[in-house]
Amino acid sequence: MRAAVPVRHEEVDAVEGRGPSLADVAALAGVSTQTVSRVSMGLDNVRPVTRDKVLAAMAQLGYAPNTAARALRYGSFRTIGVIAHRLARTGESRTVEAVVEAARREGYTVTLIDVESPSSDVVSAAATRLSHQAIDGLVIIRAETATPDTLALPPRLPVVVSDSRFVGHHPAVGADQGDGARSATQHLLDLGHRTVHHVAGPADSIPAQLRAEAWRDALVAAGSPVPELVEGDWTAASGYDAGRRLAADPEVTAVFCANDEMAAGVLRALHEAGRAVPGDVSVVGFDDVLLAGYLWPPLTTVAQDFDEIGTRLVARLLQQVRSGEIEDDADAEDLHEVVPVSLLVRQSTAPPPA
Amino acid sequence: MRAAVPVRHEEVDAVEGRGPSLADVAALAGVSTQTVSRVSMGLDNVRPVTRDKVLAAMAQLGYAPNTAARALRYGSFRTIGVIAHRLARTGESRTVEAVVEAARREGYTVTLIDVESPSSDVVSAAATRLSHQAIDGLVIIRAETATPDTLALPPRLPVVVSDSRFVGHHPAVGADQGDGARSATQHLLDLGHRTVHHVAGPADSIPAQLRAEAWRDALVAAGSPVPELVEGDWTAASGYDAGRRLAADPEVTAVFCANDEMAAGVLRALHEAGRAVPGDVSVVGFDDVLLAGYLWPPLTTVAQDFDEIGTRLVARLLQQVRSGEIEDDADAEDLHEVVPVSLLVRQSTAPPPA
DNA sequence: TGGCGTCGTGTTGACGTAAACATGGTGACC
DNA sequence: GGTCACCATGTTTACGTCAACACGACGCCA
Repeated sequence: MRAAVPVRHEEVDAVEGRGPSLADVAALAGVSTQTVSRVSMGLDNVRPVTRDKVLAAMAQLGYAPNTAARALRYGSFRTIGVIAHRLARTGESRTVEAVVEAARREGYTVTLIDVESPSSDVVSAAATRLSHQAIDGLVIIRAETATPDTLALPPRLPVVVSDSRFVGHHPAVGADQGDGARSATQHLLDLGHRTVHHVAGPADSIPAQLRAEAWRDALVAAGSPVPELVEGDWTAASGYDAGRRLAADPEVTAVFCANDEMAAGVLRALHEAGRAVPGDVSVVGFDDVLLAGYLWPPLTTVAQDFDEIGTRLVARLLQQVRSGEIEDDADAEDLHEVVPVSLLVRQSTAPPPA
Repeated sequence: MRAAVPVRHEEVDAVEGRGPSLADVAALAGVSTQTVSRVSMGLDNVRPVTRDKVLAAMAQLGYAPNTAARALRYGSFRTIGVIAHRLARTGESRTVEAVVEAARREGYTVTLIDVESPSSDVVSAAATRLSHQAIDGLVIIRAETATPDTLALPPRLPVVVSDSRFVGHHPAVGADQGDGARSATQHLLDLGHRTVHHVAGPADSIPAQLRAEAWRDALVAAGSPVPELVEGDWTAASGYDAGRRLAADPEVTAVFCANDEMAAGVLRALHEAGRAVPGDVSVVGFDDVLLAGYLWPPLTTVAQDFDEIGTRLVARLLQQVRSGEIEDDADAEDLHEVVPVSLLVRQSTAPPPA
């Protein structure tokens, strides 16, 4: 077995740095570039004989159309940008997957940026970077931090957002956070718990705020005492810390966690403290991540319809892209689509101990 | 609050369908396009007065450089394509995240395609679609199915692969599957288990094959009997099914699962069957997904260094992109980089019951 | 004072594609 | 038998950017 021999471009046919162009194919086939272009686009006003010559030349040279040139010509890349927050670390990767799939169905590709911090300036920088790449529109998934400054976006760039504080400034599609948190809390109250504790997401996160508010409202509406909430940072580790504190308090019989990762942490802490779930303490999560049904016990949680959210986000965005109209700013309230959630009752919830 | 008023392009300054170009800025600033270009690129051979005029004009028009034109000029998009398999559903999303981040550090953006099936033709189609988009290189993550036909790829496109059957055909970077499976199995044997059962991934998956082989080898080397393996499909549900069968067999005291999702399913099945973990049965996973440490009991597993893999994949790819040399084909064996894995011993493993 | 670098800026052309228009040959119809 | 329509194909041009070169003005030194 001989050593690996790199293939240099120059050795491949008569082409330098880039691949063969229409002109190369045309020269080889003995026709004009325009004819090659017609074949390449699949138009039918080319004689079969000519077409075959061209196709043969294309095959011989390994021709592939140059997207940059096409995009320059057409003014569009059929590509949308997605800004996501910690792709692998949250339930949001489901949304990303759904957006990618929905875009594919529409003939669009997705360019992805994963921001490690959801602050405005980081997101703005990412958006700028993306707009310097080739995108026709932008999807922002969960840009958090409730600081009041606006997002600096390239002008004329269609944008939709999900679960972000930019809801109200741009068209948005999101799960019904409030309804989810409310029904989770109500479910626990209905089981007979005197009150429900809450492990919340970070204070600067909009979804975390919405979930916490709805939890509080549900308790108040039921006339239940409102315990102090415990703040986490969405990670299982922070849920574990919160769980250890809650486990130490024998009064605690029901915990609603703002996401499933933190719920997993709470479960572990309760197990370690010897408190039975759901015998002594009931736990509810949010998101229905993949493993939620395989935690121990299987976790009761609020399921978001990520596919639907992704599909609608893309539909909303492409509607702007195609019409050339940009919906934005102050009056975008009725542009906020809310996708229903559903409570999945599994085995981590039960009536409180007698 | 008035109704939302869409902003049409035509109403914005003197621009039609697309955004303003160098020429528009140049006209407004009273200079040549070349001068605007120089300012746009941040070159310093422009008088401050002129530069300010240009910057003002840019701001007024909301100028953003046209990437298509730049890419056409330079022959590069500074974008790499990534083909991944079921983004949100496997540990591989960590690799994707790492690739995205590594690419960002190098000034590249990532265009993502998520294939729902890892078969050759689907991956080929995705690659073609991507190459029609604008990419300088391609990363294929876990393209499975061991059918012997080769991947039809656009010529002259640099490619690297991870955990796929195309290892050997293209430069590759992957975790040391064999070593991981071997040490997981050995760990259980060292604890005193007579043998170790295996819940494998699908038979057409290369990583699944590698893990199963190493498991078998370790048993044989230790003189332990080799039980029949149970085949899953990477999902927690399939792990649960496998776990129910294993739980019914009192001989089973140690299970090595080919990934953490299936291990979670096995854990649940064991809990339901009333078999204590790790008291009666020890369980080991593979991947160290985010929740692995918060399953009950916290899962002993093989941690892959996804960040390192992502970084090296990108480095390998860009090396080809930049040199213009494409490494491929038969002799790529020594182009296979193996990243070490580490066994994370948590609390799901213990000596067998007395 | 003349030649020569240097600096700031303008002009030309090329990247690859495809729309718009031009051309030339064929057949049909009156 | 002449006009006209139509078809396949070729030619020109523009998309936006930037490298390469051109050019004029200024200053320096001989």
